[in-house]
Amino acid sequence: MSTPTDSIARLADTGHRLTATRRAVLDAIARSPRPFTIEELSARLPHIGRATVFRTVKLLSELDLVCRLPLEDGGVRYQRSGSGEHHHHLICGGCGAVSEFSDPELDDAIRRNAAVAGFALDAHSAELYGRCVSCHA
Amino acid sequence: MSTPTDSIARLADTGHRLTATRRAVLDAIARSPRPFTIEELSARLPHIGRATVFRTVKLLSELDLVCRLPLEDGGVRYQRSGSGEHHHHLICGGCGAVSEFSDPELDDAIRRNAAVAGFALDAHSAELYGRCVSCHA
DNA sequence: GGGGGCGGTGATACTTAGTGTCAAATCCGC
DNA sequence: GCGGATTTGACACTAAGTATCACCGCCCCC
Repeated sequence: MSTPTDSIARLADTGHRLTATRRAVLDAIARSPRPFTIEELSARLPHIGRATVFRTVKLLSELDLVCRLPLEDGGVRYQRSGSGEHHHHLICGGCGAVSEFSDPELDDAIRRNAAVAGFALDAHSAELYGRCVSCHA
Repeated sequence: MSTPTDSIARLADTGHRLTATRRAVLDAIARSPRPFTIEELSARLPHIGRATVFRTVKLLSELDLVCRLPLEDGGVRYQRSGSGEHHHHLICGGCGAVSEFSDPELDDAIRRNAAVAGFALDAHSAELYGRCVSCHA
């Protein structure tokens, strides 16, 4: 799991400033036990502007420190990235839990389909929706 | 490619009424050469309320007659479904063209990952973003 | 062919997610 | 500690979609 310390290092490495505001947002994210919405995060940071929370989360998601989760119902939540690397999500419609997985075979299948269509792939997304072990039981 | 006739049959089969309004929306969709937004569609149907256009497109997407396309930039467009069956999309960031593909291996890889996690899968989405043959050349 | 009921429609207001602008505040290398 | 670039906050705005609710009209039954 990426820690606030990792995130601070990543920000610095990519030429971004380490402001008190960003530390506060990182800290609030680190304390989120589950995927959060911007409104929830913003509510926990009353002295920080809503636009700044959006900007910070967007920045973090560009650095792969936070993942944007499009939900089945059209809503959106965010979550700390567990790895900082490419992965996909299993999103539980019962409890809202999200787990990450990586699968080279899945990525290969995606690349193969792009190649067949003569398509120059530059990104892809894959989300799996259903019920986690505990919600299914 | 699903035609307005197919769509009319599908609506009737699923217990929905075939109103003049719905025919007009289907017709406007059939005439769309490329993926459209609700606002664009609505502009072409000035005598039909915006909420009705949303409702109709939502209904059609539930019947798999229209696909909702989440774009890389966060926007959304819709497109007639080419097949009425499960498929994925290749979305060109250059010209906006969308092509569909089905791949049992990709779907297998998705199911396998869900199974490994003990996850009861009920839906999934996969979008591929990049440049189509002509935009890449 | 004339009601009556239910599904469908339009108008409008609202919600949610996110962006644009711009002046003021803050950061950090020097 | 100074100065320029970055970041921030406030606020207005956009885009996508939903809620409400009275009215309309399609379809069935007689």
